[in-house]
Amino acid sequence: MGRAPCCDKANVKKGPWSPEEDAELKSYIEQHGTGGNWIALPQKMGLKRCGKSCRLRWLNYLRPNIKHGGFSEEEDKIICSLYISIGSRWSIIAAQLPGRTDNDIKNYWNTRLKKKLLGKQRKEQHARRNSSSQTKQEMLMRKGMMRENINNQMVSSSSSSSSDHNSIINQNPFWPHDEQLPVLPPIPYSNQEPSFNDHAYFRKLLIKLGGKFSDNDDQQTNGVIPEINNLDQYSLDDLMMYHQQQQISMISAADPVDVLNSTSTLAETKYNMDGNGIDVSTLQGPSSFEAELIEQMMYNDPQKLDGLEFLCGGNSDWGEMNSLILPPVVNSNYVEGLQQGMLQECAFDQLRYLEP
DNA sequence: AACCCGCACAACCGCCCCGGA
DNA sequence: GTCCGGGGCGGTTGTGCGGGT
Repeated sequence: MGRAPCCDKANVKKGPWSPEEDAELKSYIEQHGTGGNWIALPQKMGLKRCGKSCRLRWLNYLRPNIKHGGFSEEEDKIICSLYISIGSRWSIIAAQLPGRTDNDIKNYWNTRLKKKLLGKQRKEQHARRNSSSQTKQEMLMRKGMMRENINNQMVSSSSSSSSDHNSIINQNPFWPHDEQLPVLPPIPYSNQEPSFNDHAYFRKLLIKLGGKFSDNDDQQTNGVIPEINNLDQYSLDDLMMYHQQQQISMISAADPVDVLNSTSTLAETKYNMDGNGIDVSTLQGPSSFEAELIEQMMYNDPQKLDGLEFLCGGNSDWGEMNSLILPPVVNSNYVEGLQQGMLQECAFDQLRYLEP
């Protein structure tokens, strides 16, 4: 049984908004506000539009201070960084770009930015293939950095002890056995337990952080990202806070290479963090963009994927892979950390190309 | 000039979350 | 505690436009 429609579809107009409709809606909202009920709004003002459509039109076009087009390099970087870190949470990304809407950013990403990044990545691949400058030593160094990044990104759930991690590694046939246990980064302060699927929470958090990516805005820490070393002491709120601080530091860094080297972001804190072990049903595979990055990495620099075969090893069904490779005690963060570690490295490589 | 194709973006759809009854 | 409806979100589709053939 389907859900009841929010409006009478037969009696509402669809398609592009006319200037008259725009003017009518804008004028009504400016005079009366939305009344807290978008569904009722078009009826009140006698507009033959779905309430949701009115909401979208207002939010994306009619409300004041909306910017369209003309994304700056800085905005590109912010979008890329946040996409890498939190994925396609367009509303959260939009919250960091004043005057931009989630729809705008989403379109911009899908139509231009994604292609821009992949195009440049391909060029670089081509250049690398034609160049013999990359020595085996360099490759090994990169591999080492990669593993270090991954180690830094590991996080334990409150219920998983270090022996759990050993058990995870032992149970996972793909986990590189010569690796040490993940270093669990400690987090500075504590607060209540948020839901990581809670966009409103995340948005509040971002606003709390000043809504800008700037060193000066980080009042809570006076611009200093604290070191962490005892994860269990900290709540998810703390993890999120830490993550955001990392983001601030990352985005405001002058040199994207420094960004890459300085960030062991807690990407694993992005969502699905329930602290009670893995929830396979909520695990997301890589987006097609991420999948393409993985594919390119396999082609271009397979050593990067050493130990991470499960991310791409011949099995195209992500859900199926998860069920095969994940022991039940593994927190989803653990896996996402792995995914993020690799994707971040690859994507930060690409971020460099955005430098003028 | 006509047609085709790709791109950009506006708008819609369907799902999920959350708050109130 | 459950149900319901509205709000919000991300993914997808539709459409117009411009450039190329």
